[in-house]
Parts: sequence; C-alpha cells; structure tokens
Amino acid sequence: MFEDYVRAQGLKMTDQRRTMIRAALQHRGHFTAEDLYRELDAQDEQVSMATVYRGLALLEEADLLHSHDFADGQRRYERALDREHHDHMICTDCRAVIEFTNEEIEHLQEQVVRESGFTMTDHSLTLFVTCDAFRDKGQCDRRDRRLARKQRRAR
Amino acid sequence: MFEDYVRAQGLKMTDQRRTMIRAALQHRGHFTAEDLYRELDAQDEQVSMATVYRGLALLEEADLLHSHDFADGQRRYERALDREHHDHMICTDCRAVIEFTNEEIEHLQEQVVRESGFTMTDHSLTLFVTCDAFRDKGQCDRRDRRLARKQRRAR
DNA sequence: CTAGCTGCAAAGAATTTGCTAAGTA
DNA sequence: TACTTAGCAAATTCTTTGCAGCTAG
Repeated sequence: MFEDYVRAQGLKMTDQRRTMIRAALQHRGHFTAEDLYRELDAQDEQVSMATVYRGLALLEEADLLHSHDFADGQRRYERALDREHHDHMICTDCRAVIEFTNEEIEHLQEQVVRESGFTMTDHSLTLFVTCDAFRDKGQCDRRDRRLARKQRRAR
Repeated sequence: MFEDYVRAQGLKMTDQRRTMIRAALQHRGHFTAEDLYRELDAQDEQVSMATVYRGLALLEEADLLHSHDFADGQRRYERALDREHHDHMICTDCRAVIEFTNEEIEHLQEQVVRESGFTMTDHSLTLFVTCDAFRDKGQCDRRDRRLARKQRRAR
C-alpha cells in the first residue's frame, strides 16, 4: 500500500526504495538514518545514505513514520502506521527509550491550545529520566551508561 | 552573583565573558547563540562566536539559562533564574513562541515517571500550533509566515 | 522516451575544538 | 608565574544537494 502512495505521487518504485522502505516499516523501536543504513549494509543491500535520507523523508510525508528529536544530535524515526500516539521517556544514562501514553495529559494539551485560540498540529512531550532505581534490577547496565556518556561527550 | 559561581569553579572573569553573560541574562524571550552574537556585535562589543558558545554552555551548567530545541535547527536559550518552569507553544507559521504553564500537566508527568520507577531530571513539552485563527486579529502577520516558511525550507 | 532515481562527492549549517597569544589572579 | 581565555580557523557531525548516468513506466 505504500507503493500506491508512491505512485499516486507520481513517484517511481525502485529496488532501493522498496528495500529501504520495507526495512524502515518493519523496524521496531526508534532508529536513526544511520541505524537503518548499517542494517541494510549488513544484509548486503546496496542502498546509499542519500537514498536512505530521501526515503525517510518520503515515509514521513506519507505519515508512515514519525520522527523525534531526543536531544542527542540525531533524528530518530519510528513506525507510525497502526500505532496510537504516545510520548517518550528517555533515560539519559543508558539512552533507553520508554514509551508511554497518558490520556489525561493529551486532553489537557488540547485544552491549553484551544483556550489560546490556536490549532494544534503536533506536539512533543519528552521526559528525561535517570534509571538509578532500575539499575539494580538489571534493567540498566552500568556499562551502557558509561558508553552513553562517552558517546555524548564525544559529539 | 554569577561572578561568584565563575570563581568558585576556578574559572576566570574576563571582559568578554562579563559582557556576554550580562547580555544573555538580561535577554527577554528566547534567543539563539547567533542572536546574542549579533546583538553584541551591533553594540560594538567584541566577543567572538566561540566565546558566545562557551559562555552559553557555562550559563546552562550554572542553571542560569535553560535551552530548548524547537525543531528548527537552532538551539534556543532563555533565562532560568527567578523564573518558574513553563512549557512552550510554537506557531509553525510565524515561529512565535508562546509560553504557558499547566500545573496539572506537570503533576501528571511527575506521576508517570514516578510510577515507572524513574527519577525525572528534565522534561520538554512543546506544542506545535498554527495561528490561523489569530491572523485576522493581526497577531500573526502573513509576511512573517512566508518568511518563516522560506527560512525553514532553506535549511 | 523522459521524468524521476541513485550514488557520489561536495556543500551546508550549527557547533565544537586545537592552538597560540594574551589576560587573570 | 601558572593557569585560564579569546579568537581564529579548521574540524565535526548530521543532513541535504548538484550532477551525471541509470531506470521505471
């Protein structure tokens, strides 16, 4: 059905585009352009970085992917199709991404916007957290934390 | 009192740093590194871009400024001192930044994090809106909208 | 055929950093 | 004096784009 969209836009379906799009739409979780590129590369699929970026833009326009900025310097994508809206918690130690939904918050946001006389087109709620309390339960590995810190510093 | 902080950190106070810091802390609203740089330049203050960036980082560490990512490619800063927490609505047409606070939302966020066993270190709630309804009241100039679009496209 | 696509390398944009002279405490 | 800065230019990082040759429809 994505092919329909592609054609309806007067665009063409190529091998690279099909490969790249399939990988993106099958992806679970949150991924960067580079994640996808490496993944395809590991599967010996020949798709250039430029094509990956162009394809991601296409998918976002078609509302099949949503993108987020989790303040770590790289845009992250996630499947939008057949998924209900949700927000994110980011562990700044291990960079884990935890999704959550809260109807009440959603509702209040709408209300704030409406009361101000605007129309909401999009919203982004990200809670930055630390998982100190989780660590001992094995859900946040200290090694990952150190790695994440180093990577962040390295940018 | 910022000077105290600077010295307590074993840092030194220089003319540029003083100038740049004063301008940043007196600034109302949300500004980018470049905004600040231009502003100082217009006042014939000699402070290089590198020093502006370094100073902003310093101020953020000291919690005298907070920074936000409004998804337009440039980090924005705002005074944090003596200000209560608030969230933002961004008009994607004219790029207006409207602040708001909502205790209930704040409270619910805390609750979500707590219930998940994390500790919240920061959060970011940005509502993207359009001000079509406002435009006719003269609060959003069509010219500004076109400009904003062009600038966004130009990135 | 011909508009659209790909890959590559080069361009961009915002920010950061290495280095040397200069300034602070 | 000893250590920290400022400024500059070069480097970085992520992403976009121009172009020439290729391909779908």
